Amino acid sequence: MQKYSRQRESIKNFLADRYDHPTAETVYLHMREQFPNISLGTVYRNLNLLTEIGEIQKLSPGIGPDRFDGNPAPHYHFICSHCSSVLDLEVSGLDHINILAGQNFGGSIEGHITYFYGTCPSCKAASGSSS
Amino acid sequence: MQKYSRQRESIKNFLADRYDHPTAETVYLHMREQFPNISLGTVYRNLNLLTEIGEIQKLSPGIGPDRFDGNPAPHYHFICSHCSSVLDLEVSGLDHINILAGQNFGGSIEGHITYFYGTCPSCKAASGSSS
DNA sequence: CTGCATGCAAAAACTTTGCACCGCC
DNA sequence: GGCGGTGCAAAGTTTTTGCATGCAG
Repeated sequence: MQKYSRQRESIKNFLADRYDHPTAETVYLHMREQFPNISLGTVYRNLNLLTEIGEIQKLSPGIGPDRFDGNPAPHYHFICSHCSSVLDLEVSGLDHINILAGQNFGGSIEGHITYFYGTCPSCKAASGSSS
Repeated sequence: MQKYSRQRESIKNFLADRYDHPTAETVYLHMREQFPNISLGTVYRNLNLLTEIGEIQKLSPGIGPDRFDGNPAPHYHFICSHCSSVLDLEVSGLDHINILAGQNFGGSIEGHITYFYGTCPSCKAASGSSS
């Protein structure tokens, strides 16, 4: 089985405290403050491990590197087309879309991943700042 | 503006004829039959260009390399958890989820990308082949 | 001819992995 | 002390890019 490691614990806690879905690189940079000798490889190994055991989530926004979410509970994400920031989105009542999608499909649909995109609150405010 | 190129035309036609959402590597391999000296760089450049002008779509399944869809019309995709194949999925009545998602959101939602996942028809048949 | 497109190759960006050593249990 | 974890570095994978040449308009 798996053993305790201060590095893994710290990575998990770091992610739990952030809501900006950092990349592996960002996690690495912050971990180095606490573990000056930690390696990127260790960060990746732990991020993958934590993802596999369901303690964090890996996001693949399609643009740029993968990001990580310390909140393992199912929820949605928003990607800003302007600044590429990734925000959490609570959307309820979307479970039925699996059924909808399976309507004319021979296989079985077990889930879905959705990324909403558009203009985030900050960029919206910035663009509308006239006068 | 942009100039005609046989390579680009061929890539576009190749994608229009396939429904398996090939990767850049696959496109490259097939293009080489017609253009033995074509380079991967040219394939990538044209795939990106065609994506930008909206003649094809780029898919980022999260697992493995990007894939390309010769059908520029909005539709959904299914990714098999077993064989990783990517299938088209026609799902209607999902436009409202943008509104649903924007309910408690300060920014503006302009669209969404959804990947359904589960077991594809082939893998389902294969796993259920008892008797 | 002018400038976008190509081929080639180098390099960038991101992620994984082999190996020897370290530390949890 | 055995086995998983780590650091380090090399390598793997995927994609982009610089540059000289080629071809469409």
